[in-house]
Amino acid sequence: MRLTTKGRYAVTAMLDLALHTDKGPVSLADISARQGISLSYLEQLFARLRQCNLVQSVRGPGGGYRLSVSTAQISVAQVVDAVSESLDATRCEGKGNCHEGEVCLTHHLWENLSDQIHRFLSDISLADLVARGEIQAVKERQDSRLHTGVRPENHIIVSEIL
Amino acid sequence: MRLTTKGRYAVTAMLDLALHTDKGPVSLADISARQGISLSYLEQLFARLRQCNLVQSVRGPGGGYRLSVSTAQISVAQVVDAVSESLDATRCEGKGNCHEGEVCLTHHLWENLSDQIHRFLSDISLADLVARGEIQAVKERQDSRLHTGVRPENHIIVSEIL
DNA sequence: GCTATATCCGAGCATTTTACTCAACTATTA
DNA sequence: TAATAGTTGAGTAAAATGCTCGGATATAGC
Repeated sequence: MRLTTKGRYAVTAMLDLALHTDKGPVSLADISARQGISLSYLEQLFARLRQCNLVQSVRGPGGGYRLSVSTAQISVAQVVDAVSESLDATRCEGKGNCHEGEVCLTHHLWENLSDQIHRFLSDISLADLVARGEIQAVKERQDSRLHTGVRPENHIIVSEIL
Repeated sequence: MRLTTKGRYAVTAMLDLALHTDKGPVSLADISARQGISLSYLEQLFARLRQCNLVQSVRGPGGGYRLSVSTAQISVAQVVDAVSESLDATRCEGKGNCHEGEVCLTHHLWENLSDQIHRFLSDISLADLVARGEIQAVKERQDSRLHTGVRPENHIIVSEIL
């Protein structure tokens, strides 16, 4: 399990998707504009997320991505794992380069720690993140903007599709 | 806070150091031989660890590195932070590229998550890792080897220095 | 059917990071 | 004085990051 800016981008994008998914599919162009991530990079990330069955795509105009399952069922760990392809190549896979089993044990120990981190992030769902106070403030601001008829830039309202 | 193989190397090396530190300074050559990490790379890692005051160096023959403080006082987070130089450059540092404060909030949220991970790893000390069952088995094997007069390869006993 | 929208898909590419080598220098011990 | 071992810096191949560009495919609305 690796934790880099790549995973951060993925979590941010998925969070954006979670916030706007109730109004129909969200296009990558929207996420790109809102989150400042390049469209092509998002395409690559979402290709992985789709392969891991975290999101579903809707092609054509008004299309985009939606979550495959509810926000409560998607953990941060799943998102990070989806884009990091951690082969976790422990350099002592049965080979003889582990002197007296010592190296293997240290690696084992690290995997142990890695598992703990993984379990920790598995307990945090997108729903948990969305439920936070800061994000709620944004959501409400967006809702009120919808009520007054003002539409967010670069965001096509596709509620008529649903 | 980033979590890559670099941090993994650092934790592994520090763990090796923690296991052998009671017998005097541990040379990087020893760690290199035991853990299969190149000497030059270890030098770079320990330069950082020294700057962060996690280890102290002893120059000259029989020298090496020892922990600056006890294993209970060094957390995994400290070790990872020492080598990852996470500038954590949030791309919206007061600049105007955050549309309507929304991007900033998402970044804020990620930092929030990042803090949680950091706090989690801060609670795991080297002593905690050493106390694990698997590593205890290695320690005891090494201890018994010392009792029978057999010395680990590449490891100079410097107990007379202490 | 045509067009605009959007996902898909692959190639390529500049930059950074990783993990390492090599070389020289300094401090310390015996 | 010789051997050890940290210290420093330069360089480097390979990988990962974070994109661009070009095109293909699917679909909604006209």
